[in-house]
Amino acid sequence: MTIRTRFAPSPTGYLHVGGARTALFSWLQARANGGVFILRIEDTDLERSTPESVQAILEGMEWLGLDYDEGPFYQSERFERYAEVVEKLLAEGKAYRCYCSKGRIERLRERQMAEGVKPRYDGHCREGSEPQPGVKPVVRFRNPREGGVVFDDLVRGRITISNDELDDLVIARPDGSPTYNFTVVVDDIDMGVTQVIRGDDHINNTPRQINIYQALGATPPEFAHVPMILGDDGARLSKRHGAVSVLQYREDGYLPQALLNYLVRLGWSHGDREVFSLFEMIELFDIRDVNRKASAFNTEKLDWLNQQYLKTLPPAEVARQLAWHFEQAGIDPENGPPLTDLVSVQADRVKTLREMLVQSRVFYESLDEFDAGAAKKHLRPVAETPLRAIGERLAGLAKWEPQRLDEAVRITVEELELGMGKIAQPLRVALTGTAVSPSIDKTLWLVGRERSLERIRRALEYVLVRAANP
RNA sequence: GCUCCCUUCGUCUAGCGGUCCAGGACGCCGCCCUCUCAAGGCGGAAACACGAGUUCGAUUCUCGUAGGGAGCGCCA
Repeated sequence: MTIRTRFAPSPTGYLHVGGARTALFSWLQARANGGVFILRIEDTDLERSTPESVQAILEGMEWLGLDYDEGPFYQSERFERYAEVVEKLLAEGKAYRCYCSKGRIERLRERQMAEGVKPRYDGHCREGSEPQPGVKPVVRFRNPREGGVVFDDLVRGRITISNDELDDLVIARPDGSPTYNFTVVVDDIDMGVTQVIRGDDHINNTPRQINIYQALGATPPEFAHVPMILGDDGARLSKRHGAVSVLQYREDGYLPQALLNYLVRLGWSHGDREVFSLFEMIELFDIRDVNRKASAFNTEKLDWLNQQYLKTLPPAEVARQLAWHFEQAGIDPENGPPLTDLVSVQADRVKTLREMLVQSRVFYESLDEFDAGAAKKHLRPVAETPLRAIGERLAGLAKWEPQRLDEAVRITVEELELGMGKIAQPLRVALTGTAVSPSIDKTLWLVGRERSLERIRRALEYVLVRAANP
C-alpha cells in the first residue's frame, strides 16, 4: 500500500521550527517510501485563521523545499462534507444533539474539579433530551462507555486509555461548524492518509479520534507522535526565544539545507553522523527511529552546521542565496567582485549569510572612514614606508589575482625587512577600514585593483596628516 | 486534581544484558598553525535522576519515587 502522510497546520501564525520539523518528518516518511505527501490547512477556526498565516506557511514550506504532492486543501472549503458526515452519525445514532447551556457545562466542570475528578461532559443529553426553545444545540459524538482504546504509536510504542476517561465531545457547534477532532478524522479518511505524523500534544486526542474512525466504519491510520522542540533554555518555544519563525531563519542568514539538517537531527540520528544531504536523509530516515524525548533547540550547533554548508555547498549555490540578502539590503553585487569569489573567500569565516553580507559591504560600497581604534593602532607614521612601497608594487602588477598579490606582499616584506604584520595590518586598515578581514592577498583581490590603489593613497594621506598633527 | 507521556555529558545524541571506569557532535578550556579574524590540527574537562527488584551480570528489562511535559474547550 502506498504510504500517504500529511502536514496539517492551522494558519494562526507563522510556520515555526517545531511545525517545520513535523512537516519535515512527514515529508521524509513519504519520500523515503515512495509515498505521497499532502498539505492541508486546518482553518476551521474562522476567528483566528488569517490569509497572512497561510501565506507564511506556504512560503516557509517553499523556502525549505518541502514540496507536496496533493493540496493545499482548506478545511474551510469542506464544511458541506463535514455537515454530511455529522448527519450520517446523527441518523445512525452515533451522535446526538445536546441542549445543555454553556453555563451548565461550566458549573459541571467546576464541581468535578473540586471533587478531584477529571472534568468531562456527564452525558446529560445522551439518552435523548427535549429541544429547548431558543437554544441551538451542539452535536456530540456518542463515545463508547465500555472498554478502551489501544494503539501502537510508531514512536511511542503501545498507548492504552480507558473509554471512561473520555467523554462525548462536541463535533459540531450551534452554527453547524465542525470541530477539530472531528474534521481531522473525516479528512484523513477522505484523503486516504495512512500515517499521521504530528506533535505529541495530540497524543491525548488520538483515542477519541480512533473512536470516531470506528464509528465511521474506517480503519484508523498509523500514528506517530513526535516530541516538541524546546527553546535554548529548555522552556517551551515562544516568541521571546528570538527566531522561531522559519522565515526568520532565512532573514538571519541560514541556509535551508542547514536548517533542515539541524532539524532532522533533533530527535533523530544515524550513528555518529551529523551531516546529511536531503538525499541521504531520504535514504536513511525512518519515523520509527525518532526519539521520544523533547529536545532543546541549540542555535550554536545550527551555526556550526550552517557554516559547514557554507563551506561545502557549491559556491554558485551559496552565491544564489547570498544574492537574496544583497537584494534585501539594497546592495548591488555588480559594484564588486563576483559573489562566487566572495563566497569562496568568506565561507569559512562566517556563520551566516547575513554575517557574510555585513563583513563584505566594504567590497561593494565606498569606504567612508577608518575604524578609530584600528587607525590609531596601525595607521601611524611608521606605516608610511610600507604603504608607499606596497602601493607602488601593486600598481605595477600585470595580473590582479591572489597568487600575484601574495607574492607582491611577501616581496615587499622581504625588501623592507619587516614582519608580515607590519605591512599587512596597515594595508588591511587602508583597504577595509578595520583590523579584521580575510588574508591580505584575498582582501586585495576582493577589493579590486582600482579601489585598492585608491584606498592605499587615501590611507597614506591620512598617515601624513596625522604625522603633521600629532 | 485526574489521565497520558518523558528522563545518558551544559545541548543534540550513540547504546537495543556483558564489547561501557559509557562513544560521537556542538559549545567550553589548553596547545599548535598564523598578516588580523576565522578555519584547520592535536589534547582536555564534562553524563547513565534516585530506589527497589529480575539476572551470574544492568545504562540497557520490571516496578516504585522524584523531576519534567502534554491533555482534560462549542482552539487546533
